[in-house]
Amino acid sequence: MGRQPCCEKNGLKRGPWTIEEDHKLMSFILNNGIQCWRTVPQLAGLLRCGKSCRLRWINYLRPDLKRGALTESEEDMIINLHSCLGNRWSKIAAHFPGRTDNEIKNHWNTRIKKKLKLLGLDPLTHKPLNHHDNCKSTTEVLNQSFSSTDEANMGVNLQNNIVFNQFPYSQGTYSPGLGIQDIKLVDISNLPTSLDGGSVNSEKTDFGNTFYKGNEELQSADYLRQWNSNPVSWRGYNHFGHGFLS
DNA sequence: AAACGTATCAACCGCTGGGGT
DNA sequence: TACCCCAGCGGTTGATACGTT
Repeated sequence: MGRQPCCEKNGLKRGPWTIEEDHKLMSFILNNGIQCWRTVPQLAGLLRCGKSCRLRWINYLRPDLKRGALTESEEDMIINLHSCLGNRWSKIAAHFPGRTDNEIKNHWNTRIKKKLKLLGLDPLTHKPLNHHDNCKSTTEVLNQSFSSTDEANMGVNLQNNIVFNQFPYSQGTYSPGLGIQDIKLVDISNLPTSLDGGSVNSEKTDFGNTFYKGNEELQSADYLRQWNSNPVSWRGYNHFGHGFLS
């Protein structure tokens, strides 16, 4: 006898969740808590498997989720943690209250990896790449021309000569036409980290857990109750469109 | 304006480890 | 000890948004 499947595949819905489904799941969990994910869809009246419900809750519906883009300081911290922990996303996410492992994993794969490569660093080892690896050396990186997207990823700006030091592994200046100059790689073992309060300078763009209903900011003690009766909106959160944002 | 390419991220899949029996 | 069930994890996929030509 083989293992019982987590759910019957036939007749179950897959793909993006609707507002109605979200509301059903949210209401059910807030009223009943979570005992067994396998039973949640049936009890909540959802045509989803328990696994899908669990994922939706953890990655999207949990009221303590932090909304908005990851800040520079969070990104720095991810890089530092990744150099110690590797791809253990859940361990890394544990250092970021309100952030999910999925979110951090996606951010790493789509942005940080590129950023490291552009600066001639191996995203796996966090060490400078060399010719034997068929990758750009630091010198090649310095001499290449950058697109605006590259520059955005690296924290530099085409219009101005700026010092870029947000990025913890390298420091230098960038000038239009001249490229990056005076770059130096920073020994990460000696870097102050976000963990010990010595983070690099960064803009604090933090949407945090601020909830709105109309123009009224809700206190944290109220938002679960408010959601249950009428979904509230998060600042900076527009996935559901205007219809959802009351 | 249309076509195409690229980036993003929500959601899925398969595997693993822990707890219960 | 062996087996089963489940939650959790990390890798991958695919739909969509966005940018470029």
